[in-house]
Amino acid sequence: MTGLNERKQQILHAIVTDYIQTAEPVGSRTLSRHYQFKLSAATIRNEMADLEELGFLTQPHTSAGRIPSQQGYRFYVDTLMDTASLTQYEEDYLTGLFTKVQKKQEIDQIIQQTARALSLMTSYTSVVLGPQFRRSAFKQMRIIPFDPERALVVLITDTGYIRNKVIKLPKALSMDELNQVVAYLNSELTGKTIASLTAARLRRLRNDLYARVDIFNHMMNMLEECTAEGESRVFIGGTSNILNQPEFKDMEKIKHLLTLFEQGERMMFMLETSLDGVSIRIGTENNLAEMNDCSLITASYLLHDRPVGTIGVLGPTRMEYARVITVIEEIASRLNRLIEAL
Amino acid sequence: MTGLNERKQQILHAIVTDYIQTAEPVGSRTLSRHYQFKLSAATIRNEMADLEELGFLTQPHTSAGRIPSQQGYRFYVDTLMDTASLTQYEEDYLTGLFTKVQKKQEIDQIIQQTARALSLMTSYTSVVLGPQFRRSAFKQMRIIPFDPERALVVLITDTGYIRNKVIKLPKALSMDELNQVVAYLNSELTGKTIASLTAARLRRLRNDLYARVDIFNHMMNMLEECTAEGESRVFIGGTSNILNQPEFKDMEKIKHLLTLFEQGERMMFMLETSLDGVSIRIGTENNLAEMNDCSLITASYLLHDRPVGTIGVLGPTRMEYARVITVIEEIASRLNRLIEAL
DNA sequence: TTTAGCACTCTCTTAACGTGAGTGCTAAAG
DNA sequence: CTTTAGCACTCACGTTAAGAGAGTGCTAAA
Repeated sequence: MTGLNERKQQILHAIVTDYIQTAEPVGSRTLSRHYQFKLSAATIRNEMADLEELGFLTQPHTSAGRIPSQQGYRFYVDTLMDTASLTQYEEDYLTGLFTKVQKKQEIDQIIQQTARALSLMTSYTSVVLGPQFRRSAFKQMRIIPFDPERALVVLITDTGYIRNKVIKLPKALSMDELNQVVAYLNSELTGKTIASLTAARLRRLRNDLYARVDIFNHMMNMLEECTAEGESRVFIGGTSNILNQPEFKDMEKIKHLLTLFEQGERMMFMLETSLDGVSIRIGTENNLAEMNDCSLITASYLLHDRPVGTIGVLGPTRMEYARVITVIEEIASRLNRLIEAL
Repeated sequence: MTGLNERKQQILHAIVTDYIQTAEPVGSRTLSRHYQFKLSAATIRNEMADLEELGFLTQPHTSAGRIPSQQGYRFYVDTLMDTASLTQYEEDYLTGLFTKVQKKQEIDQIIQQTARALSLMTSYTSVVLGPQFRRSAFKQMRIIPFDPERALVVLITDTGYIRNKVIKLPKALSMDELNQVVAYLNSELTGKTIASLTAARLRRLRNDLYARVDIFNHMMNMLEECTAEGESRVFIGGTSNILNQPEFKDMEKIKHLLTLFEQGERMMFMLETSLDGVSIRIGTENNLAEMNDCSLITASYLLHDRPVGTIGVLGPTRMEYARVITVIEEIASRLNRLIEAL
């Protein structure tokens, strides 16, 4: 039913790319002059009227040019858009960045640098979701007493994510017993993802360790805390970039967006639902009122073929889709390689 | 020389408080009506002219009311301001928050929650500097091998700050040797602050461990990384609050501020230079062009009488100084108690 | 089916004009 | 000498009006 003939598609393509560049409604004149259709403005006008009726274009007001509608953008990214490529300089920049970042093996820093690079290269706002603890697999647990009453529990996941928690030690617990508990937990949990720590399994563990229930409780608290959604590991970069977009000259919109950025849980939700590969969500497809004028392009990064986190770019619906997609694909793949090597 | 007579001080006080509330230039009429001076508008006008000449007031334009100058605010906070106090509700809110936050002993989370509370209670933007690694004292170091080639080095400071780093293990190193190295480092370093790890002392350590120079290098790298300024542990909350201030209706200013917020190093610099107690820096006193219209109120929080971090509130120069100061003092003292108990 | 022409629409910019709040000055009153 | 009343003056702000410009839809000719 979206049977747009060749010419309509060309015109739509021209309108979208022109509007993405200029942020101005594009009229028939500009179109017939700047793009080499062998058509007059009048003909294009007719086609544009058709495209509007079909829902691909909108008119801000009666006597202005047309701008793409959400549906228009959707059609553009689905079938019209041609792929962009990085300049040599950009490639080099990324190689430099990633070799530098590789040295400081802290996963948080890597993620944060990635966010920075994303916003720097795209001039939009970047949104990055760190490795999700829940999707990571348990690798090892260690306990380090550091004074008579307390000990540090260290949890290492296969995503290079390390989590500590200080716990109070019950008095009547010898070092040996403690180590036994830890050893047991290690043997039981290694390789399991955090998400798979269902209540049932936790109960079973609790049973096995009934003799040491007190210490176990402390450890479990830590695990449960990690399992809980709470952990909002969202990094945002280039916030100020949104202010450069003419569509955000309106204070209110900006305020809404900034407020959204501060709500870790909602950001998580927004990023989490994205599937593998590159996902493009335009305007209302984001299911968030604040994002109705925004598009979000995301890619998840993997560890052992398991998606553990997401990187994304957030801009106005009038976004340089082609360019952003190649940037994000490139960065995601580099990030994948880097994480896999950790 | 700032010999402002009683009446001038009263008038200045009235102008500052009024302007803080309304954000509108305040004229002689409003003053004589709303505040019970037994003076006519004309008299007040004369005094205002004097105050302007003395540098405490400014006129946005010839025929508008007066607004406090930077010097005016300074005089206000130094000698005029009366102290505010928290409502019962606010007290309760804080008690609730801090008992809740105490449970999750992760220092980062505590800090972040503190920032949130600050911005929530003041309606300004909060800026919090986490415990500075450099100012912390070494408590214990542990090493945890977690696969044949790699180990995790854990560093615990007395500020409750825990830092991990994965290092590669040299092949020819037995577990025993490793533990010896760690034991030696522990005995040498416990109690010392990170900042005191001078190059000389590091060299001496290196000497003592000459036989195990390879592993030592790895550990030292970690330490040096921590010593380096790099660690930008700045948390910002309530960014969107600045948009509510009428003085920031100008896009450019906001952009500058947001950009500043993203520059961790500069934020650190801004917060770090503050001394003990509550510090108030008004406008250009911040030594940052972006902050010329802003005031920053900070307090440092202590551990064992040593200042290790800073909490602050950032708003327009037209800030509710009295209120913010009491809020920040209250929160800082609670934070102190909490950290001391860690 | 395409194109040229034309009247029409609507926004945006600029200028002009009151309006109102507030000032500074002067002269009278305390 | 200080305070007050009166008055002319200034300047931002909001409203209105006019004009320019870009673009459209429609009609009629190619």
